[in-house]
Amino acid sequence: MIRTRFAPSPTGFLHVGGARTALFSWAFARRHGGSFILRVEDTDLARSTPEAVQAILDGMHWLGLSYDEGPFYQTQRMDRYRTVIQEMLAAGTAYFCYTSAEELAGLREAQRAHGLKPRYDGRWRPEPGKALPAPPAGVLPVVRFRNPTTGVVAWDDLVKGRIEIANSELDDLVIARADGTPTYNFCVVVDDWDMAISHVIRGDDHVNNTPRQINILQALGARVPYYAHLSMILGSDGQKLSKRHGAVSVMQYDEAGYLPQAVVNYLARLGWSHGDDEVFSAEQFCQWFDLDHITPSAAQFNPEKLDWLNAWYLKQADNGDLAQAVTRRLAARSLRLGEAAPLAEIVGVYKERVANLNQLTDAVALFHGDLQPPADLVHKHLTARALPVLREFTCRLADIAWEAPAIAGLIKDCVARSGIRMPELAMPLRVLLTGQEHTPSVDLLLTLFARQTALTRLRAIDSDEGVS
RNA sequence: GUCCCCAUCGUCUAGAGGCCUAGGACACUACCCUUUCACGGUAGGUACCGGGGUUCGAAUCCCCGUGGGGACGCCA
Repeated sequence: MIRTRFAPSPTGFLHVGGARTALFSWAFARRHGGSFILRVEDTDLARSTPEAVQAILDGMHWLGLSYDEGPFYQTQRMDRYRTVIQEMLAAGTAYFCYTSAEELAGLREAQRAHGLKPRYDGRWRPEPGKALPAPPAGVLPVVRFRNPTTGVVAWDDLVKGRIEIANSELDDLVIARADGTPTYNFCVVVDDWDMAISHVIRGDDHVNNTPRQINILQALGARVPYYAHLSMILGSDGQKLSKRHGAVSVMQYDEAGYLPQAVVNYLARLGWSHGDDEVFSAEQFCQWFDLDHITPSAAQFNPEKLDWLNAWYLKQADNGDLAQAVTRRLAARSLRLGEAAPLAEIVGVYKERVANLNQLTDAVALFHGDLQPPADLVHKHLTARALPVLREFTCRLADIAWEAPAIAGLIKDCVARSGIRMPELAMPLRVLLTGQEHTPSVDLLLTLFARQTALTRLRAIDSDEGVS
């Protein structure tokens, strides 16, 4: 039975790195008909917040990452951790250490000064025939894991291959603080054990924790899971993502007008590949996903490619769905489209030419309310040659069939009769109708307006406003 | 400092000894389409970090450099 987990600590929002880790764990479980478990690692009381928990839940929901078990909270499992620590103390795989934090700091400093790796020196570690100092009065001890001192701990990482680390590189890590609360590496081990996690898929900043966790697992007599360490995602400038450097919440992509399908597709493709396939659904991803095709090297985030994917999904999207999404965004701007404007049609035309939902909303907003075309554009396009043709066109527009072919016919006829070139009529029409030079073809554009609205905007040439 | 990891176009990647005069995608350039701008289509340029091995043959395996990253907490 395949069981994976996503184990964020709720100290901030769900950023792209975490999202991809969650996505891969989720997909692996789905691929194999296993279970995906959400576990909140909130043992750092000072930094964990309910808001952050909610932000992570929101992010996962938006991406469509559903979990089968959980969310479990480590703060609710304290009794279990205490029990295991007592058992380890009794079994001799853990011991009390009375070294103060200040002493430890001094020790590390001295080791660094000598070019050594900072580590605990084992002064309170019980050994056969070794005389331990008397516990100092009034000092609350921490509990340390009695790590093996010889041999190597090794595992076949499903992404990086075999990794071996000498136990001589490891020290006896603290598994319970002086106040009795358990620490991260210990909680992870107990949880992965209790939750029967078969595959630990996580960021490669945990590679260094893995040998410690394996040693504890083995001391506990627990089965060691498979590990797959994913390399990190770098910012678009190649720098590490951090709070002050581009580590944006996935929900900010929602705000920026990205479709979750596009973000999932993009993230899936970042560090994983299936031959030359670039565009695929989450369902397809789950069928294809495997650990064999994960890149071991770090990947740089590429906003242009995300934009391209988003534009692609926008083109595929159902007009009704897009209309709903745009309506919500319009409401957020306190705008409501006039009754006459055919929203689904507008969206259907404009989805071909925008990169995100916000741009689509901008486009739809063009059809709303009063329009004041920019004076420079008016000056540029409403030439003396164009004005009479424009008047004739507007006049005849009132009576013809309100459909693109008829409108196109009228445009061509006006152009032919007047002898001006097509753009000389088309450009001022664009400016008058939308205030912009770049629009869909004018005949199609006109059909996106209610006839009355179009006429009103075109007749503005004969009012003083906006016409030079 | 010590330990660990990584290294193919600008970017994401294909590649598991011959199929590679290295493929795809984003981006870029040119052209086509066009009532403007997009979309779309076609074409093009750009990469195996360096040096040693192993082998008939290496982008692929090994070693050494170099460069980048990570870890070394009573944080997670």
